Amino acid sequence: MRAPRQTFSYPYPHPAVTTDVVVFTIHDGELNILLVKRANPPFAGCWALPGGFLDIDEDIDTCAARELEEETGLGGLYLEQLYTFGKTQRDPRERVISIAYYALVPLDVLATPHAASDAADVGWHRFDELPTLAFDHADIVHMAHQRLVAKLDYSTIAFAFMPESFTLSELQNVYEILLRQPLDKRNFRKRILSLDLVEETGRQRRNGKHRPAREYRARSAKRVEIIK
Amino acid sequence: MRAPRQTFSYPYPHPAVTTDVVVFTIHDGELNILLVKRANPPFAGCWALPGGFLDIDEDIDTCAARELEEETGLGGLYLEQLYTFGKTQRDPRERVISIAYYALVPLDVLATPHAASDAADVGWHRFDELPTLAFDHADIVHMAHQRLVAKLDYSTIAFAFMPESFTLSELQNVYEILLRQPLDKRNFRKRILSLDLVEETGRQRRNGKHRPAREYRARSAKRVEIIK
DNA sequence: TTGACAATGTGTACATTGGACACTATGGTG
DNA sequence: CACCATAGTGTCCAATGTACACATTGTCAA
Repeated sequence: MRAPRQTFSYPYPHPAVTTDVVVFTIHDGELNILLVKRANPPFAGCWALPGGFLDIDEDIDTCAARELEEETGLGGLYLEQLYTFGKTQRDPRERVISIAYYALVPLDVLATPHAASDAADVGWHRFDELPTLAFDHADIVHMAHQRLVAKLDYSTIAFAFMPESFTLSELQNVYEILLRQPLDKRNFRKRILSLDLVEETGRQRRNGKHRPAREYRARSAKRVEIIK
Repeated sequence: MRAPRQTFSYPYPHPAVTTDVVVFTIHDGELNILLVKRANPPFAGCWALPGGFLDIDEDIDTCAARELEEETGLGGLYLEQLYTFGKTQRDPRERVISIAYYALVPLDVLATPHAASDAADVGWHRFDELPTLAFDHADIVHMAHQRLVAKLDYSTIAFAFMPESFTLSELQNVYEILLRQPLDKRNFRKRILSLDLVEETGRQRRNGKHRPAREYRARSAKRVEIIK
């Protein structure tokens, strides 16, 4: 909630600063992102990224985490600054600089979005079938996806999608969804195991009427590392 | 130059927004960056990155390019957004968000810095012996260097340091300086040539009392590409 | 003119990595 | 106990990366 009637004056014009967050998760084998339907102009009724204005005494990362938590009710997610967007005409009201972030929600977390006061609706959307987005948010989403896919190759970022414990098939499935291509099971397991990124929990996972799978956990959970 | 007496008012407090640029070049076999000595508080007399306030109707990239040109007199340099820094206490005067960029100046370009009006001095500093920097500029420099070195591996960014034409030894030298390690000449040449990134100009370069070197140019000059 | 100098330019052998590929193991279920 | 569905496993070949040494060429000075 922002302050009441009062004004803040500066000897030079200042832009407004917001953070916007691209929240990724995987539902039913598909990559999804969280969108908010705008209640007010500009772009009223249009879908947009969750985000909002930076409080004047709030760190940027904190602002993004706060927006994220307000929309999803979730904290402790992987959150990384992406890029800062600031074309002069990107917001028709005033000059707005948007510091974009992206976040990853683990598979098992039931993230039920909460519509904020200025939102008419909020929900998950399949990445492949996104509606038209407000402002330059399509550019932001595009860059976030590129960054995410690039990071699969040289970091442990995929673990940010995983629950505390998981099977190698589940992990492979996440890679396949993000890379949009099937991977060879043996090569995948060879690579993951040789990188020493996971350890067995010792338990098994019984999923259906078939052989149970070994359960693993990330060796450095909650820490995205650069590899190779 | 910013406007005179007049004030700009907003219903909510707005931070100030600046761009700061880490300008890299190579002189005498050493990596150097451009610093400005501050004439005014805060940090008066302290070295800082060149940069300045974003004009309200100016794109962010344009602002960074303008600051860069004001300090070096150079245009058309490679310039890339790095990260946005905005800790609440990073500037003691008011809340300042700094959108950091980095730029690369080719070897042959005689970049003679011009002290701006608010600078007491300006000049190149060896990256290995940087003075204490104002604000959080040491963090910015550190991140810029990391990004630069990382990009050597998977992009053609090194060519942004090269003149229009160059020898393979000169190119190898740039890699060695940035990576801080000697490279094998045959392997280096094999890799560069097999990637098909350069072509011979047909001319030769006579440098000293020894065999002349073939001159090459980048096949896609002025375009940093992602490779592999 | 020729010999010393200083940097250019070139190829091979080995180790490592990455990719293709098919069958057995195990628990659930009817 | 037979069938089903997914888990789990190893080898061969290709491509890539790395270590390594000597002949070539123009300059310069004796």
